[in-house]
Amino acid sequence: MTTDATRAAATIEEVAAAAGVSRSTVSRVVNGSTAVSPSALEAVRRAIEELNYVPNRAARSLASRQTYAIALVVPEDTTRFFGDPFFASIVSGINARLNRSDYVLNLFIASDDRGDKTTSYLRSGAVDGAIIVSHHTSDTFIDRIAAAVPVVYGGRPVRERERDYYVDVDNVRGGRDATTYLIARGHRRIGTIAGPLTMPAGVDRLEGYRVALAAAGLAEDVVEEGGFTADGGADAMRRILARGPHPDALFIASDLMARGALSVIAAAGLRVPEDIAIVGFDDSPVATSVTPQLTTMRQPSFDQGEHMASLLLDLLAGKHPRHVTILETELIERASA
Amino acid sequence: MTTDATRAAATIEEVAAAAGVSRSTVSRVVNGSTAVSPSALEAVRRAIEELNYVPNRAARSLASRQTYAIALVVPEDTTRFFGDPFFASIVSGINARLNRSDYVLNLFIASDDRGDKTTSYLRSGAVDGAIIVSHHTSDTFIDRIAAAVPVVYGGRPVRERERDYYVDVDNVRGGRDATTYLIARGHRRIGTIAGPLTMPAGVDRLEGYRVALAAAGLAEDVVEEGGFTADGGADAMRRILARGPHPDALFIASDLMARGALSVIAAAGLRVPEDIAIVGFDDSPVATSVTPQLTTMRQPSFDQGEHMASLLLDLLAGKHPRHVTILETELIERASA
DNA sequence: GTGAAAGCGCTAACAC
DNA sequence: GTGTTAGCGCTTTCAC
Repeated sequence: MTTDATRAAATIEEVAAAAGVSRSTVSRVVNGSTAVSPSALEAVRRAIEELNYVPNRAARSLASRQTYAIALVVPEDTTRFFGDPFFASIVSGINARLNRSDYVLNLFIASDDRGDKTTSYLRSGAVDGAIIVSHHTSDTFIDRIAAAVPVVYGGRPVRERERDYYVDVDNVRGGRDATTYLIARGHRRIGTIAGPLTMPAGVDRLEGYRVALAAAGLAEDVVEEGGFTADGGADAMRRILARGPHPDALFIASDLMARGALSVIAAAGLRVPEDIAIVGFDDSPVATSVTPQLTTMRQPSFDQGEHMASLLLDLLAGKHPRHVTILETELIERASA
Repeated sequence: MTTDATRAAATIEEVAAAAGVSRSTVSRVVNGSTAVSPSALEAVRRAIEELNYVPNRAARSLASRQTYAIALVVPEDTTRFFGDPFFASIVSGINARLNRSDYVLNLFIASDDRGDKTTSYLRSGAVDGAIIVSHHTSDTFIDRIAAAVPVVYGGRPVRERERDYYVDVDNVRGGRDATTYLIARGHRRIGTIAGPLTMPAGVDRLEGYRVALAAAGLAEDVVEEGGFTADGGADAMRRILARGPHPDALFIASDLMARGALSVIAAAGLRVPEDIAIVGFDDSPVATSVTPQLTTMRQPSFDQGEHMASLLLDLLAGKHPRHVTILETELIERASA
């Protein structure tokens, strides 16, 4: 704490006095109203500069019922949030859009506090709206947030309702295309390491895998859940190898899980793609940092973040945007399959 | 946006009416005052429950001049913030402490918006205090934040002043111990990949390296800057290999940079530790996820986060904590040196 | 173009 | 133990 910190901040009243105008005029200047004479404008600007004036946010939002802040709520623990490049892209995308607006982003890693403090914070009018990504079937506090402020979901909501707004990628199709690629390469015993089945993304990619196999008349091979983490992917891979003859190809529903699986495969003395071919999902930086580099389904996470922010901003501006936006995935061929 | 969202939130006035008491009594209940009769308490609780009442944050903080929010400001770009496990630990530590308090954490990745919007947000009374980590010599907006709210720094501030509060690890000693270890293992041509010299942590670890060499009467070998990122570490390593006979040991000032360097060394057909021994810094999850696993200086980042939060909370509570806390590092022996 | 006045929802004396 | 009152610092009609 600096000694400066104790010096009380200037108020609009003081600025008005210094500029020789009324509160209203200062407010007009601060809020960019055109109905101010050049001389008053100049006087106010100088006073603001001199007094180092910044409008008090609490007072402003109490009066205007706007905060110009939006929340990003991530119901994950800190480790997973930071460990997965997916979130980095999402945040970058959101910020990219917000930088072209007056809104600031507040980040909440919700499961760190069991959701309670975060929930009441959001319900107390601290933000104008919220973006919620990565939510699980068990995250019931989400509904309480959605009852209080406009919400945009990243990914299909767990219990989708008609009035929900969300931006998703076509996960079923992505899972299907990845698996179909493996089939086209001649593989017949194709397993999968799925994401958590408590999350729509996990469920949908698994469904895509099944759709592709069914379409080709192939039987489903091993299915293991990997929790969207590198460690989870490694564990899943160990279980797969432990159960006997391994599949000759694997669709792994995230690059991070693929990285975990890759290390287990290497440790077992098997080669990729010769012994086991692998297609990942994300095309995050992880995909090119492993050996062999991953053939993977690219999902446009940065775009998804930007879209979500745009959608929420439109909502807050009173517009009526489309409820659902689905972005496409794309297969990126590298060395793992 | 759900239809529910348009239903106006209940006010303290409505709760008071429903409970048949005055505003003050409701306020007392909400703020946990003991001076309330059991019957009134019960009535108010029921009314709050029924009306789904959450106090309006703006109104509350306007009246009380407290927000019960603190900011974590990280002047890094999103990629680096998410890519380095160091930040994950810091955030976990801060949250661990905050969960035992009434405060919520607001995260600001400051360089995404050139610092302006963030700065005025923080200066507008939106938070009661701020924790600032990873700041660079070029981050001048920091001073404007520190002039408005109590600030605790993670790491020695760039321009340290007596009144500053901060929690740091003993980086000079850490760099010295790491290098001394290499010397003790018989290495004589010891280089370093340093962190950014615009950051105290980068400067201090480099100084530690120099102190150790001087104490042993050894000449300084190659010094390259790696920017605390994996890519930066890889680039630095390439420059080192390109300049001729390579050193036989390297102190690398972060595990992430070590990971980058390791991949370049492997690609060059050299072995670790036989051809080049390496000591990293952090003991982050990266240290055990690479091959060979890193011998590294452990720094207690989670503790650092917790300490910073405690310090700030004490400050906000009007206590007078010590200005500076220095945490110790510890050498963790693994396979890379 | 400008100012006066009311009020946003709450806390915090202060009286009873 | 409880209610009344006066703000907190701003925006926003509404006159002029």
